[in-house]
Amino acid sequence: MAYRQTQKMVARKEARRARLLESATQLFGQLGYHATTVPMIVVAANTSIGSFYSYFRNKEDVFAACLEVLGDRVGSVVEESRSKHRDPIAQIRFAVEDLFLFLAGHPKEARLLIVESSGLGPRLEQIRRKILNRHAEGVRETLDQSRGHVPGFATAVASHCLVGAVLESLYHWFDTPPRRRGPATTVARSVAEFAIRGLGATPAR
Amino acid sequence: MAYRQTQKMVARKEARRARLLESATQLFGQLGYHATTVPMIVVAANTSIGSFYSYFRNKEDVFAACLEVLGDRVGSVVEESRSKHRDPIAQIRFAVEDLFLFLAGHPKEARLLIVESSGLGPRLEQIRRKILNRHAEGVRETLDQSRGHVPGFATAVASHCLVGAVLESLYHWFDTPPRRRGPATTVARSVAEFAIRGLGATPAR
Amino acid sequence: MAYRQTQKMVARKEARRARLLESATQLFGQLGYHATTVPMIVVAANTSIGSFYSYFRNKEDVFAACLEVLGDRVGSVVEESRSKHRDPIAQIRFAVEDLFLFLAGHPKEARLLIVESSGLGPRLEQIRRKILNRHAEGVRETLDQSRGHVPGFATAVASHCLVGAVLESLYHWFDTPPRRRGPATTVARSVAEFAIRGLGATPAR
Amino acid sequence: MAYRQTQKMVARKEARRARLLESATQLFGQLGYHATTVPMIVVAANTSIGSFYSYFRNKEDVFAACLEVLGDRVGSVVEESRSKHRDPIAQIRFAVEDLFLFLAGHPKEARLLIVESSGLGPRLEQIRRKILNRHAEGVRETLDQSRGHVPGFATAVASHCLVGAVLESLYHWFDTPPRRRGPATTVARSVAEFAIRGLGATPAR
DNA sequence: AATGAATGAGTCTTCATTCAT
DNA sequence: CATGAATGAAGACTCATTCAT
Repeated sequence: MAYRQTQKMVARKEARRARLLESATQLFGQLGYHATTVPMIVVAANTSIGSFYSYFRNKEDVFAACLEVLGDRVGSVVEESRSKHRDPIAQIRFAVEDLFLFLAGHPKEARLLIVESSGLGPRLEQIRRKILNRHAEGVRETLDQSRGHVPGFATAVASHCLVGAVLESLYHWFDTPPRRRGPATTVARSVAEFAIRGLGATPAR
Repeated sequence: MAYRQTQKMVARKEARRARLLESATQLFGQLGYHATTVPMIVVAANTSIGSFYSYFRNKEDVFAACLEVLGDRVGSVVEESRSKHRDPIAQIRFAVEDLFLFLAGHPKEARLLIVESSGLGPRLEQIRRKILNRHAEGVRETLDQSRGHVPGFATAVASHCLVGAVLESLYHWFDTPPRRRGPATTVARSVAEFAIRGLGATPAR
Repeated sequence: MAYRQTQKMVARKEARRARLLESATQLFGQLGYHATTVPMIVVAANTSIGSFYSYFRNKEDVFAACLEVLGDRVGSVVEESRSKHRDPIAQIRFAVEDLFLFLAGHPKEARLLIVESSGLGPRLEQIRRKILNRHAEGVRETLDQSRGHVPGFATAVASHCLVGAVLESLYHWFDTPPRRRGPATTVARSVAEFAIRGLGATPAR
Repeated sequence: MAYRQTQKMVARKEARRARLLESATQLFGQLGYHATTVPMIVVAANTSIGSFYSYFRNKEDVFAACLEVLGDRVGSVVEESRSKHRDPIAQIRFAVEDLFLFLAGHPKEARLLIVESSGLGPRLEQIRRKILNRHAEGVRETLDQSRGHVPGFATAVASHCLVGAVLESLYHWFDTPPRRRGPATTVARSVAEFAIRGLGATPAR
């Protein structure tokens, strides 16, 4: 009996935490870190301030958690994208395209990662860097595996260039009114081509 | 008599404004927008709060002014860099390198532009975008002039990719301890090569 | 359990709000709107700034609330005074006397209404007007009901004259050192007589 | 020569002071004491802050001066009005009417006296009281001279009632949209009748 | 004598966080 | 365990007044 109750309770707790995270992500992505208040988050998550502080140490903490969840989701997207191809170059190309498309399809999350997580102090900055570096790292490893396919220059730098290219083109894409911007798929492909070409591989498809 | 006095006063006013701008840039670049307070700025500029508010409407306003000054400086750097070369591709290459090097040599300003000006509300975001877009635009125009040199694909997207590549590699470079990172000149060259190659031109040098 | 707690909490909230209102009335009545600071109010009410702003939107808001509470109290006084008499003229006479006496006995509140609520911007002015107009309106209605008792001239104007007579004589009474002024009851009667006579009725008693 | 210059200068000084006073009256009457700033006044008077402080000790000081000027103007109006009649009752009646009409015709000045000069601290309050008391005093003296004409009750109180009646009916008249209020002359007469009747004299005309 | 740039004390207000219920 | 009332530190901003030019 007690066991089942505990189980239920644990489940509820996790559900509540998830709800808080979801609400927080939406609000942070929409209004930004500073304009989002803890009361807003708990109202959106249908909980109480007290609960909030039993799940997270403080506001920065939720933001960090949101960022980490987002990092994982983005990581999975890229991971899956890679697993579908054998050719390292193809892996990178499609990873770039799919990353772009995923974020283009999730504007709030994209904003969270690209815009709102900047300038919020060392801890959050570090998390953001970790997410970004992980992708750069992935690219670099893939590149290094396929020595011969690509010319052997500074792959580390190039991998960061690639990440930057994705982020900035995304930002600009969001910043352009839908009427005046190309469809996400087309832009994603252009970005991927730029990236692949930048890495020194032929963008043949 | 009165004329000379007025002249002196005008000069002082400008000097004070410049001092405020300089102090603000340093502090914003070091501590970030929110951690920097108006009192801090005026103390650093050796002035008073009252003066501050006679030169700028509010805190956001100084930040905007800092950003604009920085935008102009960065613009000049790139401009000058371009003017030294005739070949469009060389123009872009050296503009990228010099932009990287300039920002690498001015960490606070770089941080102001890359990190701290994100997520501060629409007005400041717009100024940031304007600065970045101006560079992308410059690249795009140069590319379009040299049709034939580079393959005719989405130059607009590519130009933003290029800007993103510079910013992100810079960010990562700053984020890496000096011991473990390459010298700025080397990295700048790698970035430029990535960019040039990404645009589809041969990075011959 | 939870129910009793909630009840207690609600009671406390109301008590606190009432305390804030009381303190604010005293301070505003004594020092005036501008000289009274929010910290002063919360200290006097033994609360915190945070609480203050959870009960009232801002300083203007408390003042408005104070004025409204006062308006109600004053309204009750007049109401009760009226209900004791059948003759319309007697109603007015005693309403005037009791209003005078009530305010004479509550100097801070009187000052709040008569002096300190002037020139504080449209919103507060409106509340003040509403309170005053309500009394004028009451007088006018009573007069109109008793056509025949009083000559039928501009009752609307006369009713405002009556209110003005009360306020200004009160103000002057407060302004005169106790030694040199008549007792409140005597003055109140004189004012009532002036008012009744001004309305055109015989001040027979 | 030197003498003529000095004369000119004195004239200029006075003109400037008068201009400051006029601008201040307009602004105080329109925006109120607190919303009017010293810079506003000097701009309206086409002078400089420095000049302002050579004519007045501080902001409160100009307000006091404005009030005194206004007090004199109002005093003259009433004085002149009285001088035209021999009958004490007629004197009072026409003084009331003309006071009402003068203020009705000068809304800013009226507002300065009736609304904006309240709650600004003891000094200004005293000046306001002085102006008002002067009128009450005038009425009382006239009444006392004409013993026999009016019943001998508390003339001191009655005179303040009279002043209050004028002020409050004026305030209400200003507060009523032009469409819905009677013409100033009609209202002024009603007020005068109320006052005369209140004093116990027959309002025969 | 006139100017207006410079000053900074003083107030309101927000919101993350705590803790009694 | 959950709740949300209470807290108060911290910061932006205004404007009367001074005084060097």
